[in-house]
Amino acid sequence: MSSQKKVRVRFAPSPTGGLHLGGVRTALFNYLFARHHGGDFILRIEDTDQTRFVPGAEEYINECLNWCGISPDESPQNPGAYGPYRQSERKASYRQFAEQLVNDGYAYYAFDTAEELDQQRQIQPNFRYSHENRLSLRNSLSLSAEETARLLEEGVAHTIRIKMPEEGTVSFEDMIRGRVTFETNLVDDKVLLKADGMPTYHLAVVVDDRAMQISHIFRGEEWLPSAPVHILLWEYLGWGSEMPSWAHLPLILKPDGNGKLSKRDGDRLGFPVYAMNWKDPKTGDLTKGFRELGFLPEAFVNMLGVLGWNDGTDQELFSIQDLIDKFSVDRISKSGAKFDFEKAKWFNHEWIKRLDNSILLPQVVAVLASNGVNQVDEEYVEKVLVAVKERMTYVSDFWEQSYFFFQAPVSIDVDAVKPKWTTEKTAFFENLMSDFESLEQWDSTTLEPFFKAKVASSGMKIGELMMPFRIMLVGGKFGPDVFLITELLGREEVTSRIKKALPLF
RNA sequence: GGCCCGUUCGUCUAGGGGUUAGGACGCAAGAUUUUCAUUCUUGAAACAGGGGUUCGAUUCCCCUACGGGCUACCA
Repeated sequence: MSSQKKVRVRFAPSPTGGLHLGGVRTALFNYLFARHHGGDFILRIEDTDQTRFVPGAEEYINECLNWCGISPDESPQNPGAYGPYRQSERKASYRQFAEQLVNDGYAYYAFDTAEELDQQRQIQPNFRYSHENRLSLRNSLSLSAEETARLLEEGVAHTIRIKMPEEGTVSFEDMIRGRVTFETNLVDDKVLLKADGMPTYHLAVVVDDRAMQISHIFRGEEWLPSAPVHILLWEYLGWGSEMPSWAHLPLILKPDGNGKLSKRDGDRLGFPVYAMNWKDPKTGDLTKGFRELGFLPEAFVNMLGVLGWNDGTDQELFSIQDLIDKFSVDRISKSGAKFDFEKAKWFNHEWIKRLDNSILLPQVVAVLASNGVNQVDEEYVEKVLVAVKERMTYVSDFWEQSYFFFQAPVSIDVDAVKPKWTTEKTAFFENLMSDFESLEQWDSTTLEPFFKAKVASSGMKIGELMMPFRIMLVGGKFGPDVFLITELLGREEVTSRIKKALPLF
């Protein structure tokens, strides 16, 4: 890599539906690297696989990235050259490069059908299309030039395959792993251009990354085994000197057992694996997302950013800007990380506590609206938010933690109070209601001593009356400080709730 | 099977030739909160194994084991 070269990275999802943790993290690391170096971050869409393509998935991906605050650049200064690339829109160019490779002797036409090859694999479980057997298969290497020309002219379906060298090694410097070396004779002759004229990933990424002037590639470790094919392609196409730097990110693994985290694990283990809800338009299946569960994008990005990366200190909480400022490739770990949902929740809890109320408020108002509480006084909601925010793990917890601030409790935990109830207590609360009327100040610092003094003069114990009071106000043994609740609810509402609850005991 | 990558508390990780191997999540105990949660304090908890190299290895090298990835006309 020359230091003069502008940093430009890309995220290349395939629009097959959903965007899982690994995908978002790949996007994030690309983004962080680009921003850290003042470079570009652009999108490339792998949409030529018709069998897996799902309508709406591209919009979904964009929305996810936008929610995370890592939207790709539009590159308005030169959209033709650097804008979002779509494989489907660049079909012609791939064929041209594939044919160039054939002409230069780096690739060849192969006429074997998929069925024939499947059959071969049945017979030989370890079948690979490679230098060992390519002369005995039907391709432009084994066939005469005339025969090949005839088949091509007749329009016989064919693929173009890379001709891997029989000897030698391909090695490259991975930014995370250091030097990685492969024996070329052990890599098979990958298909570059499919019979339907569409490129495979191998050809398409290389051609597009060159066209997009990509300087650094961050992708999942699952791509490591095909790196030699890509590197050879850069060289065979004559672009060796422009080749980007590579980084293969460690995988995100299942929390239990082994293997890559997959969509199914979410259903099985009870947590989301997608950034946002994804509804498959074909099957109608809904896969849950972190956003809808009540995760803050700040927490989500923070959690992903430190899964496989750290800044070398004990810091765990990073804003996206912190992440950008401190990001460095050599602090990315080499080994896969099991995803820990408990820790993810902790990140969200911390971010709810530290995020400014002005950011939380609209989200919390939305939570209220989805529970049928509209027309709220934002100032009041903010006070409630301050009272309950440290008790929330998800934004959506706001309702569960605070519904009694917005509506009288639907059920009252009578059993917790009734067995020990006395007429003395009834008298106390009736008395309390009338005393409330004459109270000049209505805030928790006044209410608490006032209440306690009244209890003292009644001769009863504070604990005997505090819990019933709480239960009358919120319906059960939970919630923030009872005098804070009393203050926020206001004199009228408190009196009304006592009045309503008293006959139940 | 072959190839490639990896291996520090249960999990995410820091560290790095001589350390009481540090932090965080989770877990346990205690304190605070006359509720529940929060918060605070404390605690239990790790260098996969075997060979080298070395005065000394968890750290460097090799082997083994284990884990993961890939091995499609998917990405």
